[in-house]
Amino acid sequence: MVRRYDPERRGRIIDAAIRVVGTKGIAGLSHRSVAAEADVPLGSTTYHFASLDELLVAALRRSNENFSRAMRESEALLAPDADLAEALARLLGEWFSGGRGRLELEYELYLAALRRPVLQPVAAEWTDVTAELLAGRTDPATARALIALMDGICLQVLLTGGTYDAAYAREMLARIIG
Amino acid sequence: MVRRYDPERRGRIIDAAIRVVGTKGIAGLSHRSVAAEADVPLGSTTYHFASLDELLVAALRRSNENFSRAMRESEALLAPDADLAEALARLLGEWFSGGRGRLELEYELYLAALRRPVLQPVAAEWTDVTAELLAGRTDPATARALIALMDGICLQVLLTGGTYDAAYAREMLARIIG
DNA sequence: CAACGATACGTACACTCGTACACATGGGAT
DNA sequence: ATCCCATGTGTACGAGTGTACGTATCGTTG
Repeated sequence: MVRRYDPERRGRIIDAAIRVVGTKGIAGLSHRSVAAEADVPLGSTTYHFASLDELLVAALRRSNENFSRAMRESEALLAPDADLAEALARLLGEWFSGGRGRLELEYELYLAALRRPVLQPVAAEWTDVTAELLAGRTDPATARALIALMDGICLQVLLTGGTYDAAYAREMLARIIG
Repeated sequence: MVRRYDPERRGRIIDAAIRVVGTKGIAGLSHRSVAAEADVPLGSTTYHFASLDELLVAALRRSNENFSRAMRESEALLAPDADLAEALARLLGEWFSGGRGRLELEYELYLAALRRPVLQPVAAEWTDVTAELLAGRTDPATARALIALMDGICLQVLLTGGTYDAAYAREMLARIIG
């Protein structure tokens, strides 16, 4: 362990935590497993993050940033003349085809807020940011309902081990849009 | 520990597991915590349930039974002349007013299927049963979308610490029904 | 250049956990 | 009535965990 004075230490620990959650789930997250994944000594993780909750907050925040960046870059959404329901259904398809593991990881972090109040502001921020992305295309209430339906569809697929049906999603999203 | 030959031992362990998840979350579920809650020795829980996953399967199954019984007994749903969107929105309201803790517990067990493949058949069974309850009122695809939207709305409230808006839910459910 | 504080490192402790196992008990089959 | 085996009970062990703390190292500030 000769790597002293690493200015990006904290960030690398967060990345390692995300990888650990991706492979072993939140249940497998510990100071030691993160330290091993980040290749830093145990004391380093406990120094930067006093509790695992702090580490989870940082991980969810970073995960949200990655996610919303990917969403913003999705050109389908930006085309103002495209069918919104069609675009959102295609976006969901991209999430699923982009490796189910990544989607599971992001949802696991997001859903962790259910039992961890410190994560709830971060989760709320996520829905707000996403709703804002849709703001130009619909009213706020419809935007929130679209997000809720997308969440529900994703979860139904992920929780039951089913497959994603883009045409079905498109149809139901269109009904919300009206 | 004189209580020998308890024919309902297994069932009481499942109930204890549900109570433990309710108070301490799945993270707090262990053979020992369940044994203490059920007032049985450690060896008894490991005898009836070789792994915690087995115990979780039993707990989710029982939780589903309780839930679907409550749903079936909801008279609002059974009235064939009532507005379906209105009835479902009111049902959601009942879930929230019935103590947020119970709703959290049921969702935590349900969402645990995300990372535990053994729970996925049970989760799938749950959505199937619920969809069947709605079968008399709409087509299967619409029923599944209604469930997805209800899940999404519930989660948005639970994950962000927000409050449930019945009118909003009613409006969006009605759009799905068309 | 000196000193201080932030960061890094290694280790030890007390605790909880899953698991295994030996022994006890009594219901039900024969 | 007897025997078998499912069920119940208690204990021990090794592995993993959060936490605490003493020491080491450099960047920065004065």
